[in-house]
Amino acid sequence: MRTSQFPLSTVKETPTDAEIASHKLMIRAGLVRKLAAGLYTWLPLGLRVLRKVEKITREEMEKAGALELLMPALQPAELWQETGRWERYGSELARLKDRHHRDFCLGPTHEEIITDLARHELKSYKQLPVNYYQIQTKFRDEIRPRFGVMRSREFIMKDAYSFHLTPESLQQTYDVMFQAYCTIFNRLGLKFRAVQADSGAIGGAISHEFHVLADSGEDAIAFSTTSDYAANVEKAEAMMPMGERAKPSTDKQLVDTPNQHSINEVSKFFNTSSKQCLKTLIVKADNGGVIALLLRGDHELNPLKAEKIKGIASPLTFASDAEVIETCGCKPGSIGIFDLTIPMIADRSVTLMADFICGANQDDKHYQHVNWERDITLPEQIEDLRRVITGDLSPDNQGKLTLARGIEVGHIFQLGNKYSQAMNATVINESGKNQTLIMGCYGIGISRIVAAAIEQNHDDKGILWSNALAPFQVALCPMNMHKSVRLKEAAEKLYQQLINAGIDVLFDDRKVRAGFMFSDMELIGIPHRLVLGDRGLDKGIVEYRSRTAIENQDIPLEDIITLLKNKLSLN
RNA sequence: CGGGGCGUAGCGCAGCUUGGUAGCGCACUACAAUGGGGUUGUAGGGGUCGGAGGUUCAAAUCCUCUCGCCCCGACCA
Repeated sequence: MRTSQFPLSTVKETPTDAEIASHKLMIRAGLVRKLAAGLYTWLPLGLRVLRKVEKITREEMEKAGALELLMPALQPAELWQETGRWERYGSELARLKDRHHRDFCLGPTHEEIITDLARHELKSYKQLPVNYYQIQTKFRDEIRPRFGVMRSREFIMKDAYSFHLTPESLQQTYDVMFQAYCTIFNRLGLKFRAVQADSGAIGGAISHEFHVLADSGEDAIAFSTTSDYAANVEKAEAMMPMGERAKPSTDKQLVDTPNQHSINEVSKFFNTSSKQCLKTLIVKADNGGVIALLLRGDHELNPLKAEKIKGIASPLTFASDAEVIETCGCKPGSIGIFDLTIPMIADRSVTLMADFICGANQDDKHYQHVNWERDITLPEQIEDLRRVITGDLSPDNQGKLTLARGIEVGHIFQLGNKYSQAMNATVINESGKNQTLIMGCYGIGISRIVAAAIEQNHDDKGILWSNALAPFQVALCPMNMHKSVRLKEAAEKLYQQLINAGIDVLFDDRKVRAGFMFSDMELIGIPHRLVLGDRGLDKGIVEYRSRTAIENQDIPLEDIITLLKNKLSLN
């Protein structure tokens, strides 16, 4: 490709609304342009990268035995009503009506559609197992789209759905997909980590996420320093702490704490650490009442864990101030555990607290030196309620947890019969009886990967593409070609040789100065650069530089194709 | 959904307080010089000032409504 026929849309200025490196660079390098909040046009340069991600994904899915199909983005409400997700999915589901006033949605995912297909097309156990996949546009009306294509309202996803007769068969395909995902992310040149995950809105039991490690990631992942345990923080279990509860030291005491409400304020007021404070959160119960959740002051509630506990309303909802006053006798900020008539659930770490501080259920009063058993019995229900923090015991009892940020680029689930049962998708088994299908589903955020790759690989000059992802593998930059017929001929010849060698080359045949050319090529991240000039021609050499190198290498013209083929593993 | 901010040329912004008919940088076009790290000069084109309504002799500027975009929040307990 020639730059004269492939306009680069690079810009010098950093867009003000872009916060993270990948978003800024995708705009600056001319990969995408914003149409509206969370909606992006892929320019020719960006699309080349997107297609490369698709290609690698497709190749590995085929190798793993999956079959490509293509389902509609526009989907009838009836199918979503069958599984109950028409209501449950909430306002993230983009709904619309057709001209006959029938309800439709733009698919955020395709479980309903594929299950409908399966119940019509799959009749016998002999057709199993089968794994269908597609690469297609998804729609999610995000609360807050941000970070460019990282969290957008319309995006490209690879989604696969497998159907099985037995859990063992599902496990087998799940393992194959797990491996395929690792291969894909390795081929893409990404530093990633597979972690145990919560299955969220999609549902199911076993689930893993694949995270590209980056500080700007929206997810927190926890992993053990000594074992291969890794989990999304949402999922990571906070273990029962070791050790025994300390003995009480001083008698319980009621203290005036005017205007001291937050844990921070209270712990400062008592000149102690937040660990010595008990946090009492009032949340709604599923029967219309409220429930008190007890946490150590320095710990944060994990809503996902809480809403799974029997009796607690899902999604987790905090009680209103009015409800707090009615049930606790005080405003939020002074809630405690004494004289409460509502159910209490304590986090595991709370059981070890001693001589702690808690609200007194009277405005602007707290108790200090509170102790379990001596002053009040420990709640009967002890649960894992909190988010893990760095230094927590790893749930596999090996080492301690560290937290890191990640960008979720893949997620695989064992769905079981959640959708097949709701939609009555069955096959005839060996005994001639109907048997409900067992399902798995496997997603990769194709467009998000492009952003994630940049997030992980860039410098102050621009993007650093891997050979696999680069929109062009080699940039051919002639110096002042318009002034030298000899140079023009040599450049054209080299260009042809590169094409013939099967190399993706971008020939910068613009009449621009060297620095301008170089800056553009570096910004858009072409991994290999060739500079051809009259001086070099005299010596029969071309200058080669890798995007990550600081210095040029002089390479004899006749050797350059071989060198590049080696660099690109094209032999 | 709640709070805050911003909409002026393709992009980034100034002008608004104190109303007088729109400007800067980048980009773009032409010409010239330059010619191995975003070079320089000269000339030029391009704007319903987000939209609607109002006040006024006069509105980018003041008022009302509206649309869009961005950020923050949804853990004071």
